[in-house]
Amino acid sequence: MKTETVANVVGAFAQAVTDGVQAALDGRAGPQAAAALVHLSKYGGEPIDALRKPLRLSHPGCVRVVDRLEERRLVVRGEGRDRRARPLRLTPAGASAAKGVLRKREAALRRALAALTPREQQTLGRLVAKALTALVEDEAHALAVCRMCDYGACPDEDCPVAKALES
Amino acid sequence: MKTETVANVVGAFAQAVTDGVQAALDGRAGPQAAAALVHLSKYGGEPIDALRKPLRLSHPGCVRVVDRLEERRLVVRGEGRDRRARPLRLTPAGASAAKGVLRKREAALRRALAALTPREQQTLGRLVAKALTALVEDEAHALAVCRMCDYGACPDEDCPVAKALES
DNA sequence: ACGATCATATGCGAAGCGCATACAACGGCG
DNA sequence: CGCCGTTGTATGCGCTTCGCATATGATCGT
Repeated sequence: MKTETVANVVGAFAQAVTDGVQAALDGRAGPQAAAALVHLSKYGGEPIDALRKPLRLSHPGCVRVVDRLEERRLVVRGEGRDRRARPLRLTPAGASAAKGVLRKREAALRRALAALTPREQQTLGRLVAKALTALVEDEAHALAVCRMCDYGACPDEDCPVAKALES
Repeated sequence: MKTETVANVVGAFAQAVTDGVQAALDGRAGPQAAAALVHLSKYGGEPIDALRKPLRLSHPGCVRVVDRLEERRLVVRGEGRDRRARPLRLTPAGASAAKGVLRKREAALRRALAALTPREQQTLGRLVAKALTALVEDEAHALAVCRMCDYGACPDEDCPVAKALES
């Protein structure tokens, strides 16, 4: 296979995987809302502005995302010492929704890899991890790339994105 | 690496790749417009409704995408024997724009794989092709997955998506 | 010729986003 | 203490993109 063919096939696979994950997250929640829930399930208590990096959104955009999540009772704007900042926390329903997103995502990813033998999956994981470590540029990029990641499934010592930030 | 870790890392990589490709397509053209250009560069002369499958859009959505492309002089609604159907064709500027999209996409994909040795890239290509062949469900899905593909870089005998449709 | 069907087009409203701006709380400093 | 720049958040406004419902025009079978 020529190099450009490999690149093209990897591009198509990446499309298929992200499309599949998005399609698995049924209806009501847009991609940003789902990513915000997952992010907050890992980094709860952060102010709204912290969502700008993972979601790659303007500040007003983040405010509106949180508005919609709060309206659906998935997120609450809390109170902190600094009364400007509103630490964001998931409600029980929000935590449950975040878990649902992660569960559906993992199911879609498993479907995508189902045709590979366990040994092939290991090889794929090793190669993809190597490529990903080299690809991540800085902390903001890392948060964006991992905005849908399940930290529970990805221990720090295996996380190729965490490795990229050590340098 | 545990199976779920592999799945998670593949998901993050797919995000990083698709994000990187989209970011490489500078500003003015949304993802749908870019995909429509690429699709038409391979399947020119098709009616508007044929865009529904690759773009996963309603018919009115397709009409509006074509409206915008025609306004930018990248596409023309042609005339055929059947005067209901308007075979879509790229203008020279449109063909050039499609080539630009493919060029930028390939550059982004190469960056994503740059850290892998040629041998590793071959292995990755083989594994990804196998997973992709098993993942594609039908023709509509194939067109959607390949909506940004460069057919010139992906000969039929290597295309894992074409293989999926032979069954 | 006429009605069903097919390909395309439009009216309308909703969602999501960014820019510019407004508002409220904090902190330093005279 | 009061002032002012900074910081975190919120809002007004308009733009783009989308789907649903519906409309228009061409074609085909009878």
